[in-house]
Amino acid sequence: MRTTDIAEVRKLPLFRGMSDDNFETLTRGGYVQTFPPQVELITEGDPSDFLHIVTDGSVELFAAWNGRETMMATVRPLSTFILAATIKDAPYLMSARTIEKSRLVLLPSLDVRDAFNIDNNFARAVVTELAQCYRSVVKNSKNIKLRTSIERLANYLIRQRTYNDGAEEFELRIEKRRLASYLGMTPENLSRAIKALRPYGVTINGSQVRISDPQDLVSLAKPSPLIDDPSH
Amino acid sequence: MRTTDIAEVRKLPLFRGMSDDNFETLTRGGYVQTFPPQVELITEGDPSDFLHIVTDGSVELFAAWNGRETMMATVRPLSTFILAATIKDAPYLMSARTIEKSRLVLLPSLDVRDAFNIDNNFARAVVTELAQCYRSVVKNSKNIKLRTSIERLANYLIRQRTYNDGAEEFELRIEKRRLASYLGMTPENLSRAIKALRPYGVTINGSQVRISDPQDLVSLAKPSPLIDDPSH
DNA sequence: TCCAATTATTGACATTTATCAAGCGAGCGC
DNA sequence: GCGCTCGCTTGATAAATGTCAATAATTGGA
Repeated sequence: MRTTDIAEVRKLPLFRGMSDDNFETLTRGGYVQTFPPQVELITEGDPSDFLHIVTDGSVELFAAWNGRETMMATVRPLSTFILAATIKDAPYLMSARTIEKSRLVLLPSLDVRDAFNIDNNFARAVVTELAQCYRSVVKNSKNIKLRTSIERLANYLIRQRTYNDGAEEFELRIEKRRLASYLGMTPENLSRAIKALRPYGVTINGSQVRISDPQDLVSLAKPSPLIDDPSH
Repeated sequence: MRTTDIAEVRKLPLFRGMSDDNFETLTRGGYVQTFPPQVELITEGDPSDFLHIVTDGSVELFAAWNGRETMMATVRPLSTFILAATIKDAPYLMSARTIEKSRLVLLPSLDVRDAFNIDNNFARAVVTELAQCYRSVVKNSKNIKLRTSIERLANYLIRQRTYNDGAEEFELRIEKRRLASYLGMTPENLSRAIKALRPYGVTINGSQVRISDPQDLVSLAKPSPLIDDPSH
């Protein structure tokens, strides 16, 4: 690992509180790699060999069963994924593949578990991170069980709008077929859902989203911090 | 708190590794209470004042949005719930209510966070518990996104059968309307799903479940450890 | 620049799931 | 025991969502 990579990883809340020594030991065994798009990085069911950190590009987490596949989350820099499997030394529950050309830091799970056992600050940071992950999956579950597909789309768009500082127009930073899978619907259905939101001031042209009347959309979407607020 | 209650709580993996002193301090501020059925213990959105531990009876976690409600999980003795909210000092994402008459130990969240900051073994135990919770919600999410309602029911029954040591006949330990909500369907649909499983050797009479040909049911359900195995 | 491949959209239709309404039946208090 | 409530079931119907097929739009090389 180069010093610039190490410095970047060090910035993460997960590693910020670690002692220099322990961080040194942890990153010594790690390495950095750049992957082309559409590379399957990990496969669900496999033993968790590495903790992954995305430093560039983007990665999707997905799961499959009986020939079906669904997207569970997108991971963008600077974040880790599959921390729970690493810590528990349990098999991955999700697969991961690069969406675009991506750079990843890989830290051997063994070293991560060692660091976890030695460094109390790190152990506490792991708790914070896991609690965050847990709550985000719970919110996702609520989203899917309590809302129709149109409501999920409406709320997704409002969240993206917030993410873009409330701009009237912004980029959809995800392919539509992926968005459909993430929202738990088919691409065909997403197309129709987008049309159904037109009366609420939503226009999507390619990847350009335009929300002309946010109030109107909000009245349909009824966003709730307990589902839609990522930090809450 | 009585000594018998304290001893029981101490058995939990979460508290087993704590020092006696820290455990003493933590439980000093706690108390035990018995609640009648159908009492709402916590409400989503409220600040997390207590870590809850079920020592008797059963509690359901549920979430509501826009007049709809869905059951997220059942908590049975001996388990804690809303650990993530307590540790993060964040509002509850789910509500909880007693299903039957239940006894609960309540530990002030403040004291739990103190213990977490002081006791390294406890902090590590919290990680294990949270990682477990996280993985179980991920499995749940996969279950809902990848399977139809009939497949979810079939797998639920197979899991219950395993839980009952593979007995041909066993008790459904949950009301059907709750099961329906847990599985993400309406009670009407659950009734029909049960009927649809008859050709696969499933008979449900009241709360008595009978699976005459497990192999047949398995071939439909296609259970996977990455979704259905609670310990995996 | 154009071609090939992928993705997105649309329409017709099938399936799944929900809703509404009615009736059944076990459990409970009087 | 009687009647009441509540949960469960069933049927009819509606709404939501998925599938299939065809076409349009987009993208990324050659």
